[in-house]
Amino acid sequence: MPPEIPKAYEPQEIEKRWAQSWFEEKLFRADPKAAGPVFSIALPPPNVTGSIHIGHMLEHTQIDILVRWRRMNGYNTLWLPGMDHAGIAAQYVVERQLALQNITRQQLGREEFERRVWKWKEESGDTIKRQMIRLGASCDWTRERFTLDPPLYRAVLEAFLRLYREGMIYRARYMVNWCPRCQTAISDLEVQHNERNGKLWHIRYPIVGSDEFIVVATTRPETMLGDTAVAVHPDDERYKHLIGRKALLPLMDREIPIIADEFVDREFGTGAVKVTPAHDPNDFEMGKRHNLPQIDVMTNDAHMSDAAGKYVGLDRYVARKNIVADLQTLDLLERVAEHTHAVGVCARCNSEIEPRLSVQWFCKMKPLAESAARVVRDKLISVVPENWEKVYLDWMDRIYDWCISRQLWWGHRIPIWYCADCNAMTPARDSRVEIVEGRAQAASVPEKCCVCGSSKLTQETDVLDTWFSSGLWPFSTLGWPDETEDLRVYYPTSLLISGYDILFFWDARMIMMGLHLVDRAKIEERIPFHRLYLHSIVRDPHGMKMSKTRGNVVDPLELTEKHGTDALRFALAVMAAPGTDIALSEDHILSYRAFANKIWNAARFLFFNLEKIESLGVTLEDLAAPEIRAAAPYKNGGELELADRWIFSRMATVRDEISDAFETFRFHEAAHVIYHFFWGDFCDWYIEWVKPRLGVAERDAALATWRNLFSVFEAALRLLHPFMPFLTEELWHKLPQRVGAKSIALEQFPVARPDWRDADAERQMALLQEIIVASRNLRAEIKVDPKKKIAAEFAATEPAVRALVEANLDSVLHLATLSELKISSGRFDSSGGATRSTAQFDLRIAHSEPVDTKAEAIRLRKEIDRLAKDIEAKRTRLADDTFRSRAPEQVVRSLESTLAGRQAEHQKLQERLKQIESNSN
RNA sequence: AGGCCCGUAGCUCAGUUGGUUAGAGCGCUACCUUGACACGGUAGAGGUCUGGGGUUCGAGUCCCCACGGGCCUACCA
Repeated sequence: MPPEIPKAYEPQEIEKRWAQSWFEEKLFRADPKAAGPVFSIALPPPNVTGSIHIGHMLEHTQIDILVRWRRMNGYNTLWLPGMDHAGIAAQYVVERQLALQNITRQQLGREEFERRVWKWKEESGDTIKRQMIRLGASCDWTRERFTLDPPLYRAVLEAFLRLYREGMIYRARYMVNWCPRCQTAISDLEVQHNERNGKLWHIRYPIVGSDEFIVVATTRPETMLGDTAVAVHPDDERYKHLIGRKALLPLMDREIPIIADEFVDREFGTGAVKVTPAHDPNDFEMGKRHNLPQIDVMTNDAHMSDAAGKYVGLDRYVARKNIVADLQTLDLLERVAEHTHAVGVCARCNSEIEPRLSVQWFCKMKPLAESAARVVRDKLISVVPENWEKVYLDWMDRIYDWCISRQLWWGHRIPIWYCADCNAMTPARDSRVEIVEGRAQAASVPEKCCVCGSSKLTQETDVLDTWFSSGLWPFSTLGWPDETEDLRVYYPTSLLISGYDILFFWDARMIMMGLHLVDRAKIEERIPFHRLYLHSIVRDPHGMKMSKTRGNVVDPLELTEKHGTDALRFALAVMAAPGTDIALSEDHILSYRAFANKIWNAARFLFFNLEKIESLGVTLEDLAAPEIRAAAPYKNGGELELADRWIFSRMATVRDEISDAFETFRFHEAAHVIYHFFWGDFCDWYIEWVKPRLGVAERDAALATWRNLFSVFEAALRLLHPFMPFLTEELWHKLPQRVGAKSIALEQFPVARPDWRDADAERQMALLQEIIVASRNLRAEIKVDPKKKIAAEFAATEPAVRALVEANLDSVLHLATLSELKISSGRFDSSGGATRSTAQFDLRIAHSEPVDTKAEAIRLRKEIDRLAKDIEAKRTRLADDTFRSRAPEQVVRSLESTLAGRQAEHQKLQERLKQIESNSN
């Protein structure tokens, strides 16, 4: 069997095969009736705007690691996948495609446009699903959800109408962020602020009935057409005499009042500010305070409106240019200053946002935010990394109402109807709307106006902000508003893993919505998740944010094809230290591809050698004894070998370290631990250590050796499985299997075995390793042919040390490539060969060739120097009474014993140095 | 403007309550094609933790300041 296993691990075929099999077998289907504690997690639904990117990959890797780990620990595990319709984002993608054919959505009409987006959704959704399957995400695809599907629409209706009836949702004319390209309102969170170099125009407004001017400073001269006042600070001596008088608005020849308002900053600009209530949030507020008219001088697409006088029809930037030029001509432009300021742009399409008055739907946030803040403050939801908790709470404290309506075509249409006869909205706030399952949309269409009874009803054309439906995700996907079995069992979910960039958009809103809408008595049963882990952002190798425009995006599928999913997953895990962003380069992945290859080859070695023992009459089935699964050390008759005690002890430690790390999202730590255990402890030491034993003819001894070797290997595969699901699945199936065993993913994660911890074995092994390394080191130094077995001498004053070496002589000889090791008591006097000394032993290799004494002397001096400094520092510390009295005794003790060791070593090295110096003279 | 994070080996980064000689991967040097693995093995070089001050018996780890880099939130026209 072994020869056909390729020498290098080739993941491509293997991964595809298992990915397909897991999916088809519905291996990760959750059963609410299954035993065990519940671990449930909802996939942050990817937007149907294309395909999986590396950020998704990181997120899914982290989720998958924890999900697989919990599943293997016997949890009733659900990872529910799905996708988000991503209102504005998806609509924008399709609009861009249409633009390539010079078609606008208006030309297509709403119905046809929606059809196109659905088509796009199918494609994109399929791609994403295929990719996730290929990348090994162990989610339950039988429960896949999409935010626009009927059951979820039902949840949206229920949520909207409930909030509406409660007065939490209202309609109002208000200042919103308007994207002139998308032609919709967007929420404050969807506005990005970019620093830009702009100008500050100083414009003279003539005072009516005087030849005086008042000079205002503005970054947006085109909005002056809508000015309805000029404001100054009430205590500003420069302008006090003008308060209450009128200014003549240039270009429009409109008289506007000069008002006093504390909002005005005397230090900024000229201390006089033009007030445009329809085009600036501050001016809007000021306008309300002073009862100013609101003149909207722009259209939906940011051209000048009828109210803009002779500038009507001009694009806003053209209008700006013309207005500045006209002011110049009229000698009303006092000066132009350079000015950097933050310009709001649409997060989707990058167009400059126009603050604008319009009638929109809003959701009251204060009451929701209060309880959402409380559950975090009370630790009902724990936030990791912790510093995000503060960010979250700050935001909750300063929250204001959420504009939930969008003038888009792709999304959940707001379930409100307007009456053509009486203008009333149906349903009425106090009405009860019955929603019939399966016919949610149809059933909720009212037949007549709730006020006048007219049947001339038109539905609101606006749709809901996409985050409105996302906010219901953890419970809408489980069947809410019905108290389904899934909802009962899997809600609240155990954990949310999301990027910190959507903490406010999504995480916070799920908390608010869950608390408010899920009907359960106890608050801790209404929260959407118990823990919130915010993962880092993947950046390019230079730490830059990946973006399509920068051209530095990496395609996870491409990387996967090249190096294997497991390698990429492991690389992501290793770099996923909480709270730090990840700079991903291909080199990283290569390191872990090498690791996968290492595992593969360790397996090859084991399988390859099976032949040898088969000739002993030991069969695969013998190795399949329960010990393998329980991973218990196997004794051949009496005592366990030191190396066996050691590797099992290490494994017990490693298992616990990995578990602890997973509990606290320290993926990098868990990955490091298993990496070094497998490569360092298992491959470099354990396998090499037992190699000579493998040829032993005696059946029981051979069996013991092989069983232990396989036990450790098999357990290591299970430890590795959450990180590298494909490779471990493949190798695990090559091992002897219990009948009916389907997948390593359904096997048990190694259990805690404190009884395997063996401090003696670890200490002894460490000492033997030190001896072996010292020997190799000497050999390298005197340039002995690496393959040549040579004789060495060993001296130690401690009888126990000598006994230890004696007892493990064969292994030491083998690993140090020695023909013999003469053991004696006492210590060497640093002559007669190359010597290495430590506090506990001396090792000497006789050799006639003169060693490079100069290099050796340099090395020794350096080492002696370092030791001397260290000893000095420790002596001083120990001589300090305050230290002795204040530091814990344990610290003092260990310092003392370390000092003794250092001193012994120091002395030995000095003797060696003297020796060398006298020899060379 | 406020807040957050980062600055540790040539590079990319770890370093959980402060406590022995600060770690890893890549890269580098020397030797090794040894039947698991050159995506390998063995041995080695290389940081005093951005700078300054403080708290402490003891600080990469806590506090303050400075410098450098990044991010988020913000209604100063």
